[in-house]
Amino acid sequence: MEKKKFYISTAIAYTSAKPHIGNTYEIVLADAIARFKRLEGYDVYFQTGTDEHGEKIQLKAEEMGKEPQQFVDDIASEVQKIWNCMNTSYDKFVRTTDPEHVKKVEEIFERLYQQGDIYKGTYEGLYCTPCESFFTESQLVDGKCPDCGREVKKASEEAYFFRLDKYAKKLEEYIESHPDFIQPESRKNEIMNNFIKPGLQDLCVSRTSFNWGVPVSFDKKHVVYVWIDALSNYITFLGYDIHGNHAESFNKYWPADVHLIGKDILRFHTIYWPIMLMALDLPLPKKIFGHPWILFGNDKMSKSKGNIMYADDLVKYFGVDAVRYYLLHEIPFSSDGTITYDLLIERINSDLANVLGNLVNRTISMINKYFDGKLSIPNKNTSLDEEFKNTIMNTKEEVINHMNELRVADAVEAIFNLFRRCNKYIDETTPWILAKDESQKERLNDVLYYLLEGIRHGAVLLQAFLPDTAQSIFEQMNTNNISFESLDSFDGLGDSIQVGLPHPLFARIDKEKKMEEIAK
RNA sequence: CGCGGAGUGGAGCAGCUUGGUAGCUCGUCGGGCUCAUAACCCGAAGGUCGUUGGUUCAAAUCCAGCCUCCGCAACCA
Repeated sequence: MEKKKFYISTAIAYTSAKPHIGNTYEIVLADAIARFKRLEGYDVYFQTGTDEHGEKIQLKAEEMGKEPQQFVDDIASEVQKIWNCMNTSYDKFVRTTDPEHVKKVEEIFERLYQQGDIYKGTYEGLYCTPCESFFTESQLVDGKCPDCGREVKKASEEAYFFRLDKYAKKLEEYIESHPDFIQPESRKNEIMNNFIKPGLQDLCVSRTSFNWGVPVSFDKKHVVYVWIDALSNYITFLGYDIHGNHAESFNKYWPADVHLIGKDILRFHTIYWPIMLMALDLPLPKKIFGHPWILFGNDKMSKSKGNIMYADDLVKYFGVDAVRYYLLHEIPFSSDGTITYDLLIERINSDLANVLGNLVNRTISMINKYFDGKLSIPNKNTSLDEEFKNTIMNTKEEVINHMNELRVADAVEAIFNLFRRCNKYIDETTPWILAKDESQKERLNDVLYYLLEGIRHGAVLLQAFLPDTAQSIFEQMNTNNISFESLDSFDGLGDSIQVGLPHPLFARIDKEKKMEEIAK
């Protein structure tokens, strides 16, 4: 049977600076979803990358005395380094300066122009002459240029525009008839009420004030402004062809199942992108999920506040799975989350070291101590075992349900509740007492077997979220029965088990010492 | 009157759609246990669910007003 496909993308990161932990959140979230879908048996395509054109990049490169291409090469490799250090399993890393992409963007632009969706007009806005930039009313600070603080004046510039009103009605109907299209729902209301219902203004899609971008092929003093360039990455790199000779991968994976994006760019993905696709006569993505942001304490992370956390630093101090755990478990579904060192260390100690790490450690230790690491399949069970088993077996369903709604934090919580249940089972069955009574040997074997199997179930599910940790658990258990299907039964360890030696999954962290280390 | 979201024990959140003993994790306190990473298990304290009024036999949950915080308000990604 052919596998069902699943295409998930992150937004492409803008290469003006190294991404911080907030930016990194998105790729980790997408990674957990992608890994989970693979575990479920989907044929997953997971795309991420960088958005490398635009005025800001041109200026930054000039400032540093670099060629723009050199500048974006450097940042793009830094982005990849960070994505990799988070152990993310993307299938393709795309860059908008890729010549193939550039060519396709040119073609798309031409096509839209030819069919009358794009027309030449005049962009009018508030212009700051020294900064050579346009600003909107809302961007101004005290009515003045936000960069230099000088007066702005009305000015106009020749530009190409995308006709949106032609598709507005269709878009509105689409959103109304597909309640899951925009998630979370509050965002949908925001988009509908603020933009679509009041009527869409045509979108400016070219610029003449800078040249670091995709040129408009029939009017060389213009470059394609960000939207058409950046958004189309979702199809160009899949092998979209303007003449309809799409690559196989395009036919297979498009439309995307989930575009995972920050809530700040929701507008572009729920209005401009669908309309572009309509104009190209392509199906729309199934879901746009605008995830929340991570705040440092109560503040937005920003350079000027000096409160930026970077993923690679955090990984260095705490380990990759600890950071993944925090991002995946602590950030709410639809409201902004918080990160501080205090909170991070608390979670590591209480959830990862105490609940999970210690559980695995004590279990493996007992099996070694009482049976030299060997167990065999139980042939009796008590009502307590039955109840324990049911709780464990239900977890899979619970996790699937949460993941289908992209409730990643709830899915992780369900897995940890399973581990908590395992700890409780140990107290209920008191193996150390059974061990003192030779006649209870069989019961002791059974208890430890069920316990180990409970942990295995948790670890199988955990693979999507903390892949290294799950792997390490499997190694200590010495099993390679780690498939999703293996969760359908409760004797997945086989008849003769020989576990390995215990070693701690997560060390408890001494907060003071760790903070000193970080302060250095 | 621009649009929308939020306000729940010390902290972070769930519950509100489909009214009916206020739940989870962390923290605190007490107890148990000793297989284990001073970890684990049990129990307790702690909340008039922002505020005022309304509907109802009954409201955190529905309705209205008010207060506070936050997001969006169109071309900065």
